[in-house]
Amino acid sequence: MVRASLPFLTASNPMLKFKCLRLSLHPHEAKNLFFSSSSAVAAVAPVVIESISQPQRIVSNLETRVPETRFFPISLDPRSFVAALVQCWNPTQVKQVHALAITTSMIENLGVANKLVYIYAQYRALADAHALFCRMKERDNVSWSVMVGGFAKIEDYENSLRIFREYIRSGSRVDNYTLPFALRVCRDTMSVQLGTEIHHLVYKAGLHSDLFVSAALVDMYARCGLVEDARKVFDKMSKRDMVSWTVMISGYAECGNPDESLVLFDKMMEEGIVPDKVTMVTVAFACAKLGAMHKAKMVHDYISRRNFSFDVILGTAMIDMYARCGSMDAAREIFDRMKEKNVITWSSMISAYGIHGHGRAALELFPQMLESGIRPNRITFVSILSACSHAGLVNEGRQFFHSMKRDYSIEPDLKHYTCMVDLLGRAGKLDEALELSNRMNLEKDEGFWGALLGACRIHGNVGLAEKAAKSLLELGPRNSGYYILLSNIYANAGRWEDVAKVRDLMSSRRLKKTPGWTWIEIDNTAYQFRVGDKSHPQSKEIYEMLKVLREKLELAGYVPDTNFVLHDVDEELKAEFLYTHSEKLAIAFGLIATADGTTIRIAKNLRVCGDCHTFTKLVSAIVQREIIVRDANRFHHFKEGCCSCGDYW
DNA sequence: TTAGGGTTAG
Repeated sequence: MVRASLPFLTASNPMLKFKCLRLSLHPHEAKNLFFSSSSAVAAVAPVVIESISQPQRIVSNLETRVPETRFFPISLDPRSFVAALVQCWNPTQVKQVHALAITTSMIENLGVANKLVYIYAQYRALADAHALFCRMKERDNVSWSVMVGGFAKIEDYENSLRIFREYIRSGSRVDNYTLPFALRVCRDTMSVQLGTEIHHLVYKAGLHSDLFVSAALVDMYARCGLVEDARKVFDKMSKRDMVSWTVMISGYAECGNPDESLVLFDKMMEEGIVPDKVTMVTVAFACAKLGAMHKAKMVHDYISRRNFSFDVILGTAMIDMYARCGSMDAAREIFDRMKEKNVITWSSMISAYGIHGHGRAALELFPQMLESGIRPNRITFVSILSACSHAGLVNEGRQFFHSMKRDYSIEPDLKHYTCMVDLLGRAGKLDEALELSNRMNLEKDEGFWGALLGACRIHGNVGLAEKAAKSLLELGPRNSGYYILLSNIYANAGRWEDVAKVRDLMSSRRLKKTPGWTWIEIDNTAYQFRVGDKSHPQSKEIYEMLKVLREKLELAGYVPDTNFVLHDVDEELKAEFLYTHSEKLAIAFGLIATADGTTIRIAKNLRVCGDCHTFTKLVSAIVQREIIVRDANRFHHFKEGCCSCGDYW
């Protein structure tokens, strides 16, 4: 058997190296054959690629320039080359094996060539992978899969799909490897149309019962926002493994239906599928979205029972979960217990303090993060700035904003400017917010104008509000929330005619106010209330409790703030309407259903209304309960008549 | 010789 090895072995005997290529070697000689891993090789590497068609020249180049060596025998058979590729430490070594494969014609072996393409793709060297792919005389599904997946890996979706289309056109038979790769690209590029076409291919090829293919289909539909289609595929699967389940659970959580995620998780357990860590991360994410404290604790218990370690991803997901379920203590405990923390972990913890209004605690973490050797990224600064905003820490916010670029070379983007406008705007510094806005050279989005409009609402600046609303209604004409916000601002200013105009505009565009709902968990059961809801079996008691509260509150001087009612009805009816807001119903139910002194936790899908905010403050004093409210923006901790948000929200 | 699901923002 002819055995060959790398032509560039030691600096001491160039002739010997050259011979190694063609001579059969004895075992004792083979052990002296080496790979080089020195930096000198890196300088040679481009020569290898440029000279692919002239192997002799490569050899001579390498021989004269490579000084040191690493063991590596290669014999002239495909398996040996593949084994060598697997053991390469860096792209330079891969290129050396590549050069050797060319000089020995081993490159003509499909397995060797495929492996090379794959390894280049692993190193994200897609130009090299593609150059080789183009030269290959023969290709199989592996070659195509690796190229499609390789381009997808470096997020070059255009090329990835181009190769996939070429593959389909080449008439090759699709298989259970190529399709999932392509479906993933559809998912990442939101190409539902192509995804649907591939779905047809799946049927044609009879691959619909393949676990990888169907999981990829479910994932594709769910991430493209077609969760119902995802569910159809999911329901049709004859058997499902943990990954498909996980994909479906995550799909629901992602598309704003975390409730269904948790239902599916229970179903998965019933069917005897054992979830792993990744599933639990997804479930924790769903709990976070939902704010389901009871479920959160169950998830935590399960993770402890299974002895899953809090690695950086699971730990971070749990921090977020507890924080969004309203328990900063539990979130912090996990944070402190985590051995490995990355920038996401720190940012999550900072953001958690932020949404709870603990601005100082959030800022204290920043220097600690630096000390532990973690550099902040742009999201860390969004977390920091929004924490300042929620807590009214104007000076601190300004300082962080300026230090971003100066100390960390992070150019503020629109999100950071939005936080600043929010921070300055809430604090009543609308002029400064506007000045910053004018200085900014970025295209403004809905979030930006929304922050400005929100600030106008707090400070009753109707003129600026109209400007912001104009832009908002252009950017998001279907978002009823903006109309409501503007109409509230007009209502606060007593401009009823304008209120009516906004309302007419809404109805002419056939927009309806997003229905508000409030959710409360009692004894492991979730109850949901809408405005004026009477569907609860204890409805009678709930309304009686509200009546009692109302009498007590009015004695304490509370006057319903009817500006928050959009309907054009008289004051008394407005007050009646306010009293049946979903927040109030949920709180009344919470008071009935739990023992004295128990903390009440509720979650609302929209932002808490001003009247409900005042109401809740007073109730917390009268009944001596802590009431924790999660709204669409942040947490409010009501205690003894005050709210942690300091009435900025 | 090729493969899947997971964490941070308002």
